[in-house]
Amino acid sequence: MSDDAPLGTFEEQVLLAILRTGADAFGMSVRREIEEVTGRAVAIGAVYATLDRLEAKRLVRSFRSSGDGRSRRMFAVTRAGARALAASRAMRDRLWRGINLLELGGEH
Amino acid sequence: MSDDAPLGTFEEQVLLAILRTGADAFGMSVRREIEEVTGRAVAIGAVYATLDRLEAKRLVRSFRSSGDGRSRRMFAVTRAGARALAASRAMRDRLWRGINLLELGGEH
DNA sequence: GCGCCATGTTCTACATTGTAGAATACACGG
DNA sequence: CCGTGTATTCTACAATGTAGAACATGGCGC
Repeated sequence: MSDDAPLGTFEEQVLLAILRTGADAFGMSVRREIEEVTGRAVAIGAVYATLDRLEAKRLVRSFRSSGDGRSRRMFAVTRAGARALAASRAMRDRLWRGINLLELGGEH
Repeated sequence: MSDDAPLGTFEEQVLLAILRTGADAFGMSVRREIEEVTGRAVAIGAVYATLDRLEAKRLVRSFRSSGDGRSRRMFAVTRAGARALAASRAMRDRLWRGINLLELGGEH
């Protein structure tokens, strides 16, 4: 379990959405954020399933919000999560280096 | 099948590896390329399975090489494939915009 | 020519990730 | 208290990712 496995596409989106919403990230807000930025509809089940898996891998951690009203399950990205994001980005940058998509010549 | 589904992590890597190796892309060379750039071992079955799926979605096309020696199954990225790559990149850039990983404060 | 080796591809089976939506919980306004 | 909007959990399944064995084929030494 020496988790060097690259992040999945959706895992990365969820991690980034948590960071984008700052200290107030919970299931529904993560969903909203991803939908706004990507323009795609996101099933709420997909979000929680991914959040659970990320927590199992210790890339996020969750806790109950204390606030006056109804308590929510809040999420934060861990250091390991931030590291995984950085690694995932670095690897992709390396793969993209030197690629020029304007070479889509005759390929139908 | 209005395929607006984002590319998977490995699908993107395979597509980029084909572009990187230019006109000479075939299964083994794609594997080699990915291993060199990412530093991770790649199972050959994973490459072909992904290549087959990308072909089914018309993001790559394949053909038998003619050459003197043994014939190979060559691959090329289609226009739709290049478009998918560009879209995938644009979406990720939008998600990353404004993120600063140096904010990994006290989160254990 | 034959057998062996290196290279390349296909196949089978399974693990992980991604998706969908129903079921459930719960505070609040009326 | 009952409906409503928000939030979470659960169940089931589809798509993607992984692993490695099996199979094919051409080059080469002998």
